[in-house]
Amino acid sequence: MPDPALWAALADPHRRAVIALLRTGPHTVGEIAQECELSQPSASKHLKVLREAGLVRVRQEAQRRVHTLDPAPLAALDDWLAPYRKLWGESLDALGRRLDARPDTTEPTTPKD
Amino acid sequence: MPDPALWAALADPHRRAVIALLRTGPHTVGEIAQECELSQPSASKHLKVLREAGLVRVRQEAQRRVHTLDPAPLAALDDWLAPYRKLWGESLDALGRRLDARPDTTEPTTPKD
DNA sequence: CCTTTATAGTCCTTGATTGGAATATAACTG
DNA sequence: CAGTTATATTCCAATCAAGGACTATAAAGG
Repeated sequence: MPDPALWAALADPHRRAVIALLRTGPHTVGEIAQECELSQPSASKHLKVLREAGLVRVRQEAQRRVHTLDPAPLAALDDWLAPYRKLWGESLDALGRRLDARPDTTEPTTPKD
Repeated sequence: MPDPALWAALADPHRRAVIALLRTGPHTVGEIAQECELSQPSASKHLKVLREAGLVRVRQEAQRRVHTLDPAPLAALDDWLAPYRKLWGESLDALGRRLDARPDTTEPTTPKD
């Protein structure tokens, strides 16, 4: 049951790049902009979205704003994934059976011969 | 490294509802529309997005199109999550230390007295 | 064939998102 | 206080996603 804002935040590839970068440790806005090849305003805006999704925390150090990743929302995503996980895990055979029942994606029901 | 289309597909709450429904088994477009409170055209369109993201397979039965969930892309999402998982898992203490170093989110560096 | 049922596609409008450019703010420095 | 550095915000144009209404297609049935 992740916050809808989390999904929206992760929908953008730039933002995913940002949190991937933050996985390596805290970074300032400037560093993030440079590493992710974003303009400074763009970086600021994306970070705002990430902050509002709870993915990122900010701490002020002099004029800089150091951003750190907060993985809690990702844990929520992990929970969301849980019920699906069993579909490709243990009972992969059951799924296989379901999918194998499909004659073809685009053909009519009748066999092709 | 999930397909960008996967993130986009999951970003919509209606589509998440659809795949949650499909977790319970195959469904026709009409059923999906009704259960998820979508108009028929809307359901068709959302299903198209899910299909293009590889999350859903379709099989034709007479005039109906029976949709089944394909969890493979979700497994990719699971993989994507892997490097983050350690952040709230084992070394949760290390993260705690990082976050505790933060004086406050909005205050200046100098103590308030 | 004509009709019914089930679904897909098109057109249009609307609201949200994104990026760029320029500006504003805020904190340190001399 | 003036200047500099770091970041945020605002404004704007362009693109995009989503819903509604309508139409089109496709299969089945009489």
